[in-house]
Amino acid sequence: MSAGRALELSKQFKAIADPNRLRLVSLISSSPGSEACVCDLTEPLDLGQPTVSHHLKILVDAGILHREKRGVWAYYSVVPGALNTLAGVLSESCPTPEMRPA
Amino acid sequence: MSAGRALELSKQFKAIADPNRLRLVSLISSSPGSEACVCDLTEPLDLGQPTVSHHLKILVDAGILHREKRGVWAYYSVVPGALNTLAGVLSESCPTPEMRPA
DNA sequence: CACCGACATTGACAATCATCGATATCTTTC
DNA sequence: GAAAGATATCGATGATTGTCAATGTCGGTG
Repeated sequence: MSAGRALELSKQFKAIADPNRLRLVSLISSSPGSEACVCDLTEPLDLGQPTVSHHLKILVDAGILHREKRGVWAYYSVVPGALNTLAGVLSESCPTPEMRPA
Repeated sequence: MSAGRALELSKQFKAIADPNRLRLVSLISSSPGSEACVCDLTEPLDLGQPTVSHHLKILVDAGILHREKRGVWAYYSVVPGALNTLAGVLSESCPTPEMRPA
């Protein structure tokens, strides 16, 4: 793996390598319509609204979440394929991927 | 996802959310025998030996790498299943997992 | 237009982190 | 047992990060 590719991937991994951001992604993906607005996310995380907005921005900047403003609310959803790419990187380095013990 | 589970997972994600540690895991898994010692890893990463040892310790503490001392050398290998678990967590939050548009 | 609610941004602070130089530990060899 | 080499640990430092309080911005409402 090249240094450039590693840096690129590390930015996305850093984005999800936080307990509150992991919960944000989980909450959003399991929400009705697979989307949620900020006001739905502050209470279950027990964090202030600015902090949640900050975490969401990090996830959007990393290309993991999508932000859509509808009226007064901002709806966040998981970008299709973003997490699959990261999951694929991890699977590549797994032992016994397509190997069988005879 | 519970706060405890998120914290637990974030520790493993933090461990790999570093460009040099991503390259370490990649280098080790693609090495002959799927293992490598520190002296094989310092040069391709262009880092000092203490720094590489430090990163390896973080990966071992996170349960991602396994350390085995043989003689003077310390051989590191990827723990089977560790990365698959993380990959599974990411896949769970992916849109269109077992969903098909009619 | 004045107000209110949802959200974003800013500034600050404590905590964590990545890196390095110096040094310690342990194993093999002579 | 002294020397050499591989690796781990320690201490320090500059950079990044997570959180919050305060404030700014923008859309909807009366």
